[in-house]
Amino acid sequence: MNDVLLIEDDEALGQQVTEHLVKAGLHTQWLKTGRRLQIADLTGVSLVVLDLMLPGVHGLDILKHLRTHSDLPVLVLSARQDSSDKVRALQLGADDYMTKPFWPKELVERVRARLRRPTMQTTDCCTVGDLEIDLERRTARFKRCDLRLTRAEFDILFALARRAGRAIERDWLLENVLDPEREATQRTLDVHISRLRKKLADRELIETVWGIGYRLVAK
Amino acid sequence: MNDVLLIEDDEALGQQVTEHLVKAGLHTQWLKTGRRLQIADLTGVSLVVLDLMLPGVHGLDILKHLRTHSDLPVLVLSARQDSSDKVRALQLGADDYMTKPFWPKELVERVRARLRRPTMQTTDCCTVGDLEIDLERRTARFKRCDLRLTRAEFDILFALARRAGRAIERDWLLENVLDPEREATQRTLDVHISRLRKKLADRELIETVWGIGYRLVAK
DNA sequence: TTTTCGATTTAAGGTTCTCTTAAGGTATTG
DNA sequence: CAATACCTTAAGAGAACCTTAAATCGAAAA
Repeated sequence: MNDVLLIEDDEALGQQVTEHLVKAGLHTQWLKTGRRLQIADLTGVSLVVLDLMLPGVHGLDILKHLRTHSDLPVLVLSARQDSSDKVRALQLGADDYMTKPFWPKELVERVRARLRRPTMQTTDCCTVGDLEIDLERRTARFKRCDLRLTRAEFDILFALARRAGRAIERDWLLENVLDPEREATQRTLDVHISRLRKKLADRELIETVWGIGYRLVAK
Repeated sequence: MNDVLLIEDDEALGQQVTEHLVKAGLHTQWLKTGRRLQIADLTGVSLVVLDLMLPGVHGLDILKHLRTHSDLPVLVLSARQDSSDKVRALQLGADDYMTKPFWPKELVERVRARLRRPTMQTTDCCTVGDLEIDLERRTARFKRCDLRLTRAEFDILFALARRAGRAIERDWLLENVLDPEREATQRTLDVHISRLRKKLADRELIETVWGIGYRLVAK
């Protein structure tokens, strides 16, 4: 019970993730390839962490296989480049999604969060005051009004909302929410925030924390 | 027990850091290269301070090695330029990260903090009498009233509150709380304290300890 | 492939807020 | 009291941030 099955072909990453999960008190099985995954292997498993690996289709096949033969929650890892992968993974019923590189601690946190909630609860959404965000559908509403957000805008808003009330550092957003490869500048973030505020039609919701970053006010 | 292992190739820096650590009462071993690091060397060590050195991968390899063979807390030092190093270091499981140049005192303080707490658990909130500070939210309240503090003001108040009742040296505040790059003067600190007192609407809360510094009274 | 369109980033100029300095004042000590 | 340490205020410099528009990039359509 409460076992985690990790499907990861990268030796180093697998080791690392396993260690963190174990340290967090989670029994962990590590499968270095999902190709021969038997459904029998899933006995006792409560959650699957699946690396999509290469842009190839292997990972997605495994996901499909898992979905058709079980309703275990699946957390998908993937390289950042392919946002299409993300979309497809979510379509196929992945419960959560993380892009590499990521902080193992965050992975653990998400795994835990997923295990905590009574299984088969697929919507990862987040409601703060008048703001409702659904990660899976990638939709956001504010004051009962649908927002049309771009990818970056959505991700930023979600990051702020998930930790509503807390000040989120600019650098953290730049490194984790915006594409780290591109090394976007502070100005880029300014612009996204600016547009978010405009679309929200509310200058107060996202507060500037001078010298630190931003905070989504939680009422 | 409570030994610190320092892995640092720079002669001068190593000397300096060692001195500070020893002066702080911490047994310290200094390894000038991590290349031949044996896991046996880690007996008795409670924390590792690791310099990533050049942009090369050596440091990260050592970190990986440490991570796979132990779960000692690792504090990583690195040159400021590479934010990518930071990401990778944290990915590999570093517990803390400092960029050069840094104040040895701060290093010592962080080492201590890390040694003190058995697990990775940061104390983010701090309540002293009528004063409530939340580091994560970066909010402060006094007598149930929100305070609008600037960054420096907040950091100073938090530093005082965290060690409420004890006298905190002016120099310590200057070196550790205010931006070390700027090398602010005593007058600057005066002004911050002055404004804090005004915003608190309480001249008593922050006491002046003549010739030493300040103390936040704990009732 | 080329075109098109929307998303994202860059650039530039403007705005707001913070930090520091300076200067004159007050408290404390010997 | 003289000397030192500290307080307060105001103002300028500079940092951090915002906004708009234009350029660039990338994915899908033609």
